[in-house]
Amino acid sequence: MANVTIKDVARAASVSVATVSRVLNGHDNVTEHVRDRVLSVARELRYTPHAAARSLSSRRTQALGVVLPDLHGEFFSELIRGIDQVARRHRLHLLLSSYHGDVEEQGTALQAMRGRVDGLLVMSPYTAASQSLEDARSLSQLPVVLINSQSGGAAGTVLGVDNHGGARAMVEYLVSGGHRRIAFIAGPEDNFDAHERLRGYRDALAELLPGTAEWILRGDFDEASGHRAGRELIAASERPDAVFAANDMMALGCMFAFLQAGIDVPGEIALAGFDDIPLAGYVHPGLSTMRVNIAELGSHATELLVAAIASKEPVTEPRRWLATELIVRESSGPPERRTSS
Amino acid sequence: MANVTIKDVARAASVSVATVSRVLNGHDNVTEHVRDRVLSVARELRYTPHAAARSLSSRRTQALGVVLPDLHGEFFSELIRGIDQVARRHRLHLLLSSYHGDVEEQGTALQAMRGRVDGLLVMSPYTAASQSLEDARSLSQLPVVLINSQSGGAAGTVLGVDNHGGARAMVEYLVSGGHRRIAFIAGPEDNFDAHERLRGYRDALAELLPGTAEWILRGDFDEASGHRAGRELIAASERPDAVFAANDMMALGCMFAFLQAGIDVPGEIALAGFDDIPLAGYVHPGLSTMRVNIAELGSHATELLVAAIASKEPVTEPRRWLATELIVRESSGPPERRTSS
DNA sequence: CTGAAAGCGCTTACAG
DNA sequence: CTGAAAGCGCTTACAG
Repeated sequence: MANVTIKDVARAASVSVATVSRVLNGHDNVTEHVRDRVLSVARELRYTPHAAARSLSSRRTQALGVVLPDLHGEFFSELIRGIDQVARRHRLHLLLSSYHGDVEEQGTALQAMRGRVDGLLVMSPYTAASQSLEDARSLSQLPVVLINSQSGGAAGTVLGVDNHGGARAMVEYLVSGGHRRIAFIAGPEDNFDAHERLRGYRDALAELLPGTAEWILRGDFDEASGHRAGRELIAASERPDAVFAANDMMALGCMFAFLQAGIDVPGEIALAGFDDIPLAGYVHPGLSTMRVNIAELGSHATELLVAAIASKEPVTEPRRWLATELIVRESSGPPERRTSS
Repeated sequence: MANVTIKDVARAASVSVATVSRVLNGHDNVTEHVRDRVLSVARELRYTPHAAARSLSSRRTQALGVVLPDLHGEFFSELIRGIDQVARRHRLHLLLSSYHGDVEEQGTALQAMRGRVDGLLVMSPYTAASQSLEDARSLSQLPVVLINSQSGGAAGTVLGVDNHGGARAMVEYLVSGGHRRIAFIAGPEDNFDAHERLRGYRDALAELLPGTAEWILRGDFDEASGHRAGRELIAASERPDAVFAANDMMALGCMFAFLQAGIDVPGEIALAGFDDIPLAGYVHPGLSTMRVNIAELGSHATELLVAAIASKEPVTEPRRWLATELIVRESSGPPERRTSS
């Protein structure tokens, strides 16, 4: 039983393939009578159009390409959920590709998207990957929206989280709570988000506590590095009165180090993170953090892309930042109200 | 600047399109000299093959369709990660589609896959969806591997977690710990996993504690329903000495209800879940549970599918179950060793 | 309103 | 080893 094609339907309905095509695509220049016949024959034959053939002649795939550095973890899960939400609303498929931090592979993935998708959503947080991205973009000839990436040049919209503003706001909050010796656990050096958060910490410190030395510890966004940083701080001759980690996982690692050492959080040292992962609300004490609405990031980016595809214009949207939200829990001191950055 | 096609490359390299095609597909019946010229011209022109055209004539898409009920949460994140892992090893793309619990949409999604993918990975935990699945499968004419689904008939491989065996093993473990009044918080009624876990609880109870009445509370897999069940149990005239929830989220909800009521876990009531989500290890007391290796489920399913596509035979693999693993933490009583189900 | 035909960009026997 | 040509299954001007 071979696959049934549009020809089979045409033959069975005694019309041309052009007519079948028109009916199936909902064109209105078809007689009611003929339309019904075609539709019922198509159903009877269990006909399903062949997407590749359709794409080839219509030059539309009804799909979006999503190229991410990784798929593991809640961040990507949320991002994909946001993307999926608007994609399905527009009846667009999602072609997913993760390049696992390999810049070469990112280029390959982008190229392989030609003829498969109508536009590209690309996240490239590695500061080094921007060139490859630029190449690939010109290669693919497709509308592109960049997510949380260093602007790779002129073309394409870039959408990201306001990491800089969020980090600044967190430092402001800690300072307003009376903290003065605020240590920062940084993220990976080649990561754009990490970079921006560090910059926010520095700028806020310079502005609010001029003359105070920066206090920066290395980290790489995972819990273990936060734990290490915490132990370093415990061993330091002078301890900070607050620790701000560039993300929640490191903040939690640091928190566990403190708790193991019998240090009271927030009594002796206040603690804050960034992201607001679910765990942040479950641990004890609850972790204060800057909430990033990842799903919204994904859905916004997708909206922009869909618009770009529809307009057929090269995307010239300005860079846009999504606000973060301060979430105050016990780890940073006495409870206060939420505010927005 | 229009997109460059294989014709442009052929012209620029002074060869036929057939030869360009051969070079690009790595066929060996091409002179070294010609090969090099074509390759360098292709690179120079930044040529990228058009996937739809290639798919149409080669009848291969190099892509796998993944149809899931939802994308939200860690389960799907892990599943996709496992799938992606083997897909990338075989250089296969992933077309993702979630039908959000809508059986109609599931059918539509499956149909839309024709001409886009070489095979289908489908998860359909809704017991009612099996008919639609069967329809769609015959429609799509593609190799299918079902994940955690009720066997929809003869065709297609079914791969799933051994929910029944895992639940049995958990009850056995609780009984061996001296517990006799074991309440069970069930999952959604139309969910296949939930169904199997409940069956495991029942079978184990009937076997190990004959004559003991089943003690089943309703739940729907989320934390709130676990919390509700916990409050019900607190209010009961007689309390259980152990509670086994059909998943971790409900177990955690139940745990919070107990802790709020000042009930000692596991002192007064032991508690166990199913899944081993990361939270299970972070809460205090740590939650005993049955670990399900979701990523492995995804990668196994994908291996089977890839094999099915390669063999071109209708898949007739028997139903397969992935073992679960008992993880003992504080919530179930004194620490013991891990064992496998 | 309907059909014949060209064309989308490839791959693959078939000759040579 | 290489090329001309048919064909994959659709869509879309172009006529009528």
